[in-house]
Amino acid sequence: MDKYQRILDAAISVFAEQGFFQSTIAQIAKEAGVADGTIYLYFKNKDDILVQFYQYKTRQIFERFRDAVGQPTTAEEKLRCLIRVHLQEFQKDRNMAIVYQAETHQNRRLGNEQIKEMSKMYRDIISEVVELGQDEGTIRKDLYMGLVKRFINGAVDEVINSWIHSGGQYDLVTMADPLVDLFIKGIGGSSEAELTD
Amino acid sequence: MDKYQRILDAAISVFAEQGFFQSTIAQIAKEAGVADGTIYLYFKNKDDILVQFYQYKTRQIFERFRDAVGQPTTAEEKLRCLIRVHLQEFQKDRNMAIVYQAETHQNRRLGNEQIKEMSKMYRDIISEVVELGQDEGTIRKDLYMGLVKRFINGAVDEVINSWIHSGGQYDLVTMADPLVDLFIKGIGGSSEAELTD
Amino acid sequence: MDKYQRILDAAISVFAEQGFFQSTIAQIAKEAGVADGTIYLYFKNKDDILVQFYQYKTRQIFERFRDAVGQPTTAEEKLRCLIRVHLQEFQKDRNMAIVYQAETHQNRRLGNEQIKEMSKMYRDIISEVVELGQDEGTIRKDLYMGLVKRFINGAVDEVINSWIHSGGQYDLVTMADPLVDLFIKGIGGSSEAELTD
Amino acid sequence: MDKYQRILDAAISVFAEQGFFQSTIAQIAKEAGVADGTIYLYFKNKDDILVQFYQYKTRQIFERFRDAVGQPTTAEEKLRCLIRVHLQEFQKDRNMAIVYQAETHQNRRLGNEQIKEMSKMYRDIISEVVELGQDEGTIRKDLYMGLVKRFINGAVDEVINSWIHSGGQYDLVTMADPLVDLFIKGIGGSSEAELTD
DNA sequence: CATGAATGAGGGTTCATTCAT
DNA sequence: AATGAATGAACCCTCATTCAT
Repeated sequence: MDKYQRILDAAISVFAEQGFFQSTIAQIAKEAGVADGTIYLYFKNKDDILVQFYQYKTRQIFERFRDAVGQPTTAEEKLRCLIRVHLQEFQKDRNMAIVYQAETHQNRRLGNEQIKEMSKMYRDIISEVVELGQDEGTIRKDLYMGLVKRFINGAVDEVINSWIHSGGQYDLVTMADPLVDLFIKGIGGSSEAELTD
Repeated sequence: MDKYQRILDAAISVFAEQGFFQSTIAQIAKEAGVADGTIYLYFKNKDDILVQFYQYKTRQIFERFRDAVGQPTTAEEKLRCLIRVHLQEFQKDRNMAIVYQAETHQNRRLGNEQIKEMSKMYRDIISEVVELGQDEGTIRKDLYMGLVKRFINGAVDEVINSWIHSGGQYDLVTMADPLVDLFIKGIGGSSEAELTD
Repeated sequence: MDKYQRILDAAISVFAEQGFFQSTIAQIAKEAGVADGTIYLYFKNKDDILVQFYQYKTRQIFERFRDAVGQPTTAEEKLRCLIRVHLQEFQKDRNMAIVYQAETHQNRRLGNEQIKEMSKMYRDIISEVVELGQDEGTIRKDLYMGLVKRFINGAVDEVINSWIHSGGQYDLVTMADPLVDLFIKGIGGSSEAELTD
Repeated sequence: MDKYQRILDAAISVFAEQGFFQSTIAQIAKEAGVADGTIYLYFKNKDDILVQFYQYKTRQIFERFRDAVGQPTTAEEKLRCLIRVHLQEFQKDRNMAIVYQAETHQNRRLGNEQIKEMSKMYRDIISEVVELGQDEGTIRKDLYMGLVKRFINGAVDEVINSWIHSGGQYDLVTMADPLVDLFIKGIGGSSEAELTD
């Protein structure tokens, strides 16, 4: 593998293990099997590693999200597919998941703009899908879109978080269908219950 | 005000502004209007400030959550009340909200156990409410409880996060009712809704 | 006991346990059962405690040394008595012994003058005794007095040191007679001794 | 010179000047002509400098002591040689002498074990020599060996101490022969001496 | 390109000393 | 006289970054 990738992977691994601030360049260099100074041939500084992680590594994931919603035709299928791919990708690369979740919930940080943009991109996808559903008639129209986006984004994030904190011991992807079910139908009583209303 | 409180408030304020690791004892001391050394009369070390923040400051909030679900009788009202109080408290103390959100999503950190326990407590409340609703017949029985807890917890968290990142410019509490509505009914179109559109 | 003594004793005890620099005013205050600030009513500063220790506590011991050599008449008996009292006094107050031995062998220290003066006083006593012996004809005349003083002083010190490092587990005073024997006769074999063996 | 040596020498020089606890890393670094941080490339921490001083610098001296007693054949010559080399080595490196004397007489200190072991090694040499003398018939058999070792060790130490405190102004090695003379013959009047007087 | 020894600014922490009560 | 909370200077140590090889 090329040295840039080796360093980036090593860094994410170390960040995942210890958190960004508690990780040292020396640790990353050792993990990557290069000298400390070598890292500065590929990255401007320590912060830049995180920035580039966002720029290159997660950008590719969001392309897969785009693909995911591109294939199905109905809104529900698009949403289901998005979430399945989301969980798949994060399950596939646990270190990335850890670093992404941790850094995304930091507030004042470098690469802040990167992260905001990335989250926005994700929520834009959700918006599109939801709007499609509203056009289809499969999704309610009396929704505050800003809230719906957070609602879905947050729930998925927390499911991933739990999986991370559990040590990644169960299959994350199996959560996709039940989760979409909750998004669509909520936890409220079934149609019989509604009929009695 | 009590010096302990002054320091704790100052620390949370500084942590909220810059993040735990980028905050210095000197900054906290200055913000609190005390000497650097004074902090060590009240806290064992820098980490201990965060630990005590969790132990004393947020514990009180969770007691309010308990109160919140104790008053209403129906599950839906309990849930609504819980979320309203949750948003209220976090809106009331924005610094606390920022630090809480940031640290809760860190993985490897001191006070890890504190935080896990706190999150668990919150999700236990949700479990109880949901189970009550299932007994009432107002909440579906075909739910995977572990998932429902994350679903609600995550969505609320993300709503708070968004509010924080927006700079706290809108009224967070108004989100409570629409959010509960989403939890209960989901985003799926009900037949009437579709007809009326 | 008066507070001055309590503090001085506590300080010597703490110094003996941890060494001067690793001892804190707080520890001494706690040991003495007084507040930190109280110490400064009796002592100018931390260093002053050591200085006063030399001035008051050990000065009294050296008066006993004077007494010891004053009573016997022959040089050998004076020497024997001096050393016996020396070992007795140091055995009686082990903390004093530890602090005295440690600080005496420091070079650059406050109270330097105090210590030098004290050691000189001790060696002056030895000089007097040895000179008396030379007059008596019981001690050789072909001696370099400066060396003899160190010879005796050093040997006694090291015997005390060993006792300290052993944890003070044996009776130090029993060393007095064999030690004086070595001073007087040396380790060399006398012809009689060889014949009798 | 090797940077490790430069730092070690600088440290011993500063320790000799000010004592271990009053010396700062900054002073040592300045004396060695390196940056503060550089010291930590060669030593684990401040304490470690002292430990390594004992491990490397003084160990070599004790090898010379071994050589010194190895060459002569009679006990007296061995003892004379040991003490001459001892004084020589300490005279040659005054800073080493100061630090060694000071730290050896501390009680509660790091590297305690190192120091105890070193002192024991020295006294073991003395034991061997004395026992040889007893076999030869040149040294009395009615000796308590534990005391003899302290007697010799302490006297030599104090001679060195005096020389240090005098500012190293006279030739220390000339003390060797008179000192051995005292060890062997003691200060007591010999029968011939008494007769001639 | 790669190295890793060297740097030195910066931060957490300690603790002798003071002083208002 | 006695207290002990408060102070802040000082120090050890870390570690991101540089640069000569």
